[in-house]
Amino acid sequence: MAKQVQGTQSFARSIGLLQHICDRRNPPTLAKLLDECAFTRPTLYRLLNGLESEGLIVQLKDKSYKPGPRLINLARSALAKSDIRDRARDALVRVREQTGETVHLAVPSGEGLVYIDKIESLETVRMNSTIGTFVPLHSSGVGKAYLSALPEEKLTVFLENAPLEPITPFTTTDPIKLRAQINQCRRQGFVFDGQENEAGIACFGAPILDENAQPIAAVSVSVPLFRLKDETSRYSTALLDCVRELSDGEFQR
Amino acid sequence: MAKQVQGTQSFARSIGLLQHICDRRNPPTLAKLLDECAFTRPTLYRLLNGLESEGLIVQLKDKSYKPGPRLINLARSALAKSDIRDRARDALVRVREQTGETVHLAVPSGEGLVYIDKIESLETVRMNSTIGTFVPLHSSGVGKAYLSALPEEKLTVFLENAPLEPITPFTTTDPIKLRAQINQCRRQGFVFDGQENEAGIACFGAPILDENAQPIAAVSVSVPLFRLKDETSRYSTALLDCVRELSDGEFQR
DNA sequence: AACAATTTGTCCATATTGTGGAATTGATAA
DNA sequence: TTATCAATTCCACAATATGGACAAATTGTT
Repeated sequence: MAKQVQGTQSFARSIGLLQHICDRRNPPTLAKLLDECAFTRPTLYRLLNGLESEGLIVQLKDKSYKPGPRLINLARSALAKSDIRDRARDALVRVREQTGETVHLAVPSGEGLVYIDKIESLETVRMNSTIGTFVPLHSSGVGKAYLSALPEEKLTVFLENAPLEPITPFTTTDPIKLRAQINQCRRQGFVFDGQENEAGIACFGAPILDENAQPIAAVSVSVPLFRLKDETSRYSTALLDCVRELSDGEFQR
Repeated sequence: MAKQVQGTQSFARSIGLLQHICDRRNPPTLAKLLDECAFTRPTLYRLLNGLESEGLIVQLKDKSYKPGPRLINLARSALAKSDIRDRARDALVRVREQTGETVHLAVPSGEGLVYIDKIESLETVRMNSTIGTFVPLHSSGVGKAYLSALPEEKLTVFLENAPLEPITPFTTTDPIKLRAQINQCRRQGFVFDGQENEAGIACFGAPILDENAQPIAAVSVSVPLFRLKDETSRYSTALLDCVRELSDGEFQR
């Protein structure tokens, strides 16, 4: 992980435990966590209490724990303070109008990206369906787009070290092939993702750059395979217009 | 705050700092936080680093800190695992259809409630506008509804200790008056909130009870004053139908 | 460009906090 | 009621966080 300045180990453990509880499909009990987490009983007990008394987890009647509502409150602040989200909104809506398909905005978080906005076809009602979803760098449209805008050095480090786990049967797990896709993205400005992150879904992704040409976010258009048009320029043009507008400085390409 | 089992003080401090950063209007720098937070420089520095290396905050180019995208990822888990949210959804939509007004669902968090779902008029486009918002118990429709379903003993403790800060000029800050409103809510099953939490907005709130008649959530209908109908039964009936359906066990009233 | 001022980042001895084995309490089932 | 299993508490000890003082970096000024 990141630097770690000494003096934050116990905090990191608590957050790790929180993440574990969030990642589990079902709320775990202390006993289950004891198996899964390499903590001793009293330590785990105290960590859970710390998380609970902060409202980050809540204990159910069966003594199991699930993520608490305070997380939703904190996340609201994070969304509200995301300037790229505000800035991008109109442009994203335009992409949706031009393509008719779902548009995502993602920013880097940890080893991957997190969707912070989604514009989808008007029929869909359920909110938040994917905002907050974590996506790997190597398997998603936004991820590969982000990678393609990274300085050569960082990209090399990534390609040499990342596990490139298969997310679907179509995920690119070969660093050489991934590199080729990224190079292509660098030439044409956008990347194609054919069911690599989700079966049945193709994706077009492009990065948003800051004034130093560093990637700060990425946009994608997701298309169900059966609806995918032959002329992909329909998608890529809208996408490129969007990221050009949102990127600072001259866009040399 | 809650119990605190010893062994979690440093964690609580980190989360307190995170909350402070989330609550600030603008991203603070280390220097500003040093003024505001009663931490020494090295401590603050380490706490910030701990938060940052976990992705809970991110450092901007001007060295200031704002909430990070990982919070959004964690909150997604929390929303996804909220069974009351799933269970309530259809009923909430029905209330919106019957009243034409915005409907909120809130669950307890810390000293108040947090909105975990919102159904609003179809015209409104912007998502997430209020999901995640914290509301005090004494000034909101959902808050007073929740209070009204609390066991007498807990309610007394609350009324004796809570500061009852004015949120708007209309907020009820007198415990006696608040008690009267709550008693009325106990009789009729819902509570009225006239601009007490937000100027220009009236609210009808009602609690959702579990099988032991304990409140687990609350629903409200928010109506802009200028649109408020004279016959309030229009709102209360829809609301009462909704919470009856969502509450377990017999609803003695 | 050099200097000053302000802010961020680091070190290390020390005090505080968290740790975990073991005992206790509480809950559930027989 | 008793047995059984899990949750909770205790306390001496070890590991971690603390903060005064210092160093480095960044920014603004002449």
